[in-house]
Amino acid sequence: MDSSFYITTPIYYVNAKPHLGHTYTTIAADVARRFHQMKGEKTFFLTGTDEHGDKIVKAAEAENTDPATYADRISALFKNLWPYYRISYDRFIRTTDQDHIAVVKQILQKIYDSGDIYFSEYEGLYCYDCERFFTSRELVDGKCPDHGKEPVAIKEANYFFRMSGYQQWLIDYINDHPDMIQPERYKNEVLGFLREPLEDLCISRPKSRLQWGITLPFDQNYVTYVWFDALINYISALGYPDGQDFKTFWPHVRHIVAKDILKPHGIYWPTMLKAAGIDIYKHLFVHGYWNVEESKMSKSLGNVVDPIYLKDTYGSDAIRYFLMREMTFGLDSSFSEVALINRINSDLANDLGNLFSRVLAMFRKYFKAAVPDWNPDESEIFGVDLKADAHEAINAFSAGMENFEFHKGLAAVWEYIGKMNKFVDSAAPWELARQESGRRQLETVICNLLEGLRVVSGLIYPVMPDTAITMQKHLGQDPDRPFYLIDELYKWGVITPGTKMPKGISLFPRIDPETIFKEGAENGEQNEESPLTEPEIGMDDFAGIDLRAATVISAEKIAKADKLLKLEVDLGFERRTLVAGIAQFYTPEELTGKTVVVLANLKPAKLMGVRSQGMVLAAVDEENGAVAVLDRHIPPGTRLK
RNA sequence: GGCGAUGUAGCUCAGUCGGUCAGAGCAUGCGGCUCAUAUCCGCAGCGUCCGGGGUUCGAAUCCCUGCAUCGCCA
Repeated sequence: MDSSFYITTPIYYVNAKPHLGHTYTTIAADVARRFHQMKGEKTFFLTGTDEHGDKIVKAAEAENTDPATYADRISALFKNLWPYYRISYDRFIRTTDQDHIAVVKQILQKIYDSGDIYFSEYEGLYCYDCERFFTSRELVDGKCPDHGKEPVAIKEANYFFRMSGYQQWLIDYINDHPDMIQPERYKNEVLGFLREPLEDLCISRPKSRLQWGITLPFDQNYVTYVWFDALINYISALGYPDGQDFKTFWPHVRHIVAKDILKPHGIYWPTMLKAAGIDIYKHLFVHGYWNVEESKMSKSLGNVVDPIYLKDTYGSDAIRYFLMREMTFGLDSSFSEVALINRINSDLANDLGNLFSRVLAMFRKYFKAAVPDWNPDESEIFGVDLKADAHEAINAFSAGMENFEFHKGLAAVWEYIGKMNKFVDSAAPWELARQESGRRQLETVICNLLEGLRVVSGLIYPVMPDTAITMQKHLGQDPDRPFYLIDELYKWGVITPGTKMPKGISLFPRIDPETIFKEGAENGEQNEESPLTEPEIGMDDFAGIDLRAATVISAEKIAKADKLLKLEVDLGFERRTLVAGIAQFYTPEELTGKTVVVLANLKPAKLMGVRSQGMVLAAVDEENGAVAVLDRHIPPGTRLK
């Protein structure tokens, strides 16, 4: 019996902001993890960012910063996004983490010592502008396609991992473990790759070309390159080789990846593990792409694949549901806002939301909101047995979730929801309520429905944790209990007689597409880019912003304005009067004498009758405020760059 | 160019071993209920299962071929 479950997402490369694809992968991992928690297993969920390589160096240069600062910024975009979607990982690993770096060096040394890493010189066509080698096929008229220059034949020596030596071993291993790579189509694709001779993998870059990486332990003049560094995160995160987490979780690992990185995970990674003498991972689950339909609407809206926009517009649970329900794991799916709205309205609002609403409304109406004394053994009435149907749903749900067939798992839950809606119709509680003789039947019908809703709330938990908890609260259950174990869901009659329930609510209001698209069109301009940061600008844009050091000579409150201070500042070449909205956070005395940062070329404006010639920079939100102060003496008027 | 995947109702897709498989959901039309978020329930359609050929008593399901779309590799 597996009592542990280890799930990983790829570590995302920090050359781009998070988009729908990253969000899908990470939600799928979170859903799987929550499901396994419901089975009572110990779980570990790993995600993170991949931060080395020349692309990052270039991206940092473009921003006029260093790779570490750049990587920090983009990595934070990922890390800060996941809480919006209720994704709760155990570790967010970065390839720049010290413990990761140590493990990478350890593995490199181990494989080097065993003789599977060798040094070799080769000659290739190199473009100095691109800083990379080209194969002759890639060239256009013998020239680099990007720069139009003829590349130069140079010799370079690098370290190679003897992957070719593991080709037959890997073929045999995959054939012996047919469920290692799933769905099967991707196993076949890997075996397809392996029909061609496997080449050795170049795993280094000379420091003359790239410094932003992990130095090879056996040669200080080289850093390791791409996959060798990245893949090892799956074990370094667990404290390989001696960490308890490694012992507990590695034997039960499941990797989730999108199909674009099948080759590294299906070929490089198992051969690396084999060469390092580590057990091969248990499962690799490969999913497809979301093809985004760029309708007129979505174009005017900006980027519909922006996870923040989607969450703000539709809510985390609705997006999680849509992504899990709509995609057959392994195949490509198309994403459109129209399809999303259709799913939300039909499945969530009409089927689930309305069922919840109608059952709770009847419950309050007929029983004054206290559960009557009923017999849970009477789960069958009018030819319908909601308990037996629930068991069927739980079984089908579990089977689907276990195999990463999330859409099937959810379909089973919705089949059950459909049965309950039908049951309400056929049992017609409103008829039973009209006659005193129908009282007992009415109790049985409603209480069985309440139990059914409780089961549904438990089953949707992995996909829609917020809604699950809301439902449970409204069913009078302990709001602090994180989730139901699968075993508990099989029980019937958990809601005890006398339980009070608060007023029902609309779990998912219907969405009128007209409203969304109209608002979207109006706000289109503002929504073009992710709210996480403003759109990128170049140095030219920044050059137009004249920031200066300025010494505060005096400050005073502006009468009748709670938030405003009037400041006299010395800009070196002149004195100015400024108005700053920081009166809740600073007294005039506190500011006097400080050297602050002023936007000097801001168009003057009148605030509360005072003409403000510039703006003091401060970080301000609803509750906190802090003025940007220069941390050592600098003459007023000095420009900030 | 090589390898592979896909092509089933208006839309999105299920269809394990070839034999009630021609299906589901959504959308559409009609009818019913009134507890409910104009929701729910019932009924009704609609399809040369990409084209062509073959194997078979019988193929959406196997084989060949053509077309289209999409990947991967080169």
